[in-house]
Amino acid sequence: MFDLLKKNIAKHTALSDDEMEHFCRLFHPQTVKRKQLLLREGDVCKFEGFVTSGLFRVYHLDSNGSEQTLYFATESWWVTDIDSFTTQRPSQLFIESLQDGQLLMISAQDKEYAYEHIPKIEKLFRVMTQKTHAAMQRRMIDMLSKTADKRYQDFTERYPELACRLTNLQLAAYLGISHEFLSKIRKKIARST
Amino acid sequence: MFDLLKKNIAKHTALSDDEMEHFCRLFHPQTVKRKQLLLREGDVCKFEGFVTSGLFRVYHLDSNGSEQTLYFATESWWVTDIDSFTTQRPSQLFIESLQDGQLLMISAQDKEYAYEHIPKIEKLFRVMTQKTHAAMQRRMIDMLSKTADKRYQDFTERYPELACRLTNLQLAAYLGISHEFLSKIRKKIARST
DNA sequence: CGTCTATTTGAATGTACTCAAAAGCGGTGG
DNA sequence: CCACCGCTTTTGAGTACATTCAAATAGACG
Repeated sequence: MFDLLKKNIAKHTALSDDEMEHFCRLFHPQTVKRKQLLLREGDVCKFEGFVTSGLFRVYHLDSNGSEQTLYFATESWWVTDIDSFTTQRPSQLFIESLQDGQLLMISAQDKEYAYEHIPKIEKLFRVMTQKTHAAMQRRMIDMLSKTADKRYQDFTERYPELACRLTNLQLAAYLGISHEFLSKIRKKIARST
Repeated sequence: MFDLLKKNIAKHTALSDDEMEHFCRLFHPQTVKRKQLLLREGDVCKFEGFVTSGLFRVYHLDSNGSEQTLYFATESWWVTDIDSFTTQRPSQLFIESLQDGQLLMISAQDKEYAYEHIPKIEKLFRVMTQKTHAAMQRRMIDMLSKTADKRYQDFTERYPELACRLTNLQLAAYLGISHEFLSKIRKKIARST
């Protein structure tokens, strides 16, 4: 469980064994059930989580009652509302567990402690946030230029193992389309193969 | 000119006078003309720029020849292709100057030097990237849920001074719509007021 | 003045949404 | 074992949002 975390950290920045141990001791395991909300709109986000099993979605609920999914997080992904977590102001987002699962959680205080006492942790999260942001820029370009059809095909090709764990409703909220229309896209693609 | 930079840095992280001087000495002024390209697709992005005057746009050009604008950068904004700059791999983006202007530029090497020799600089860019990323998440939610109409109105309300410096073509590439449709939106809004 | 670029307009078309209804598909309890 | 429940998916009709293409109009600048 911590092995997965250590492997993930090592992918972004080299830490000494001491630094790694020191940092990892700040995380606490938490098991969650399907449909459990880790965060709801209006709450201050108190945690950053590293997913060791399960599947989560981070989404916004607008005034019409429809949902926009910012991202999914599965094994070895990080999950938090970065805005609320860093500012400690009320969140605009929900975080829901879609399956029974497990996370390693760190609190805002402990992360602040890590920033101050383990210098490389600044670098770690600087690098991770840069990568996440670059990925978001690519997704924005896709949103600006591609039809739902193409975005769906790209998603299923890039994340096949994730796509098959999602319902139409969940995937539609990520693609920014209605689930009915997603159903029609699937039908069209199935016909043409 | 450097005052603007120092003020901007101070907004994100407290640096000592020494650290501030040390860091700012790594920047070099560069003047640019209207329509000048700072970066083109395929190039490796060698700089990160702090805009002291002028206006820039960072955009992608797709295979149909249409443009998607990731963001505009005006006075006190930072401009780079964060992906290409950090990985030193070829860029997918263009950066164009829309007016005569001036930037303070730092090279990848000098920034790396700063990360290694001025610890607070890690924190500075960690914090800045987090804020930029949070803003991008909000824009993504808008893209996923709002019509072009609403996105246009939100943009002009939030960035009135920027909106009036852009052509329809430039703004449309940011909103993800055709410039003809943007023209129709403007007309509709003008009629209804 | 002519040239170049930006904007507007209209018609036809394509993309995606809403609403309503039907069909499919696990579970769970009787 | 089957009937029923809740949830997901599919389907169709009608509508709204947005694009493409072509042409006309308007501004800016040397």
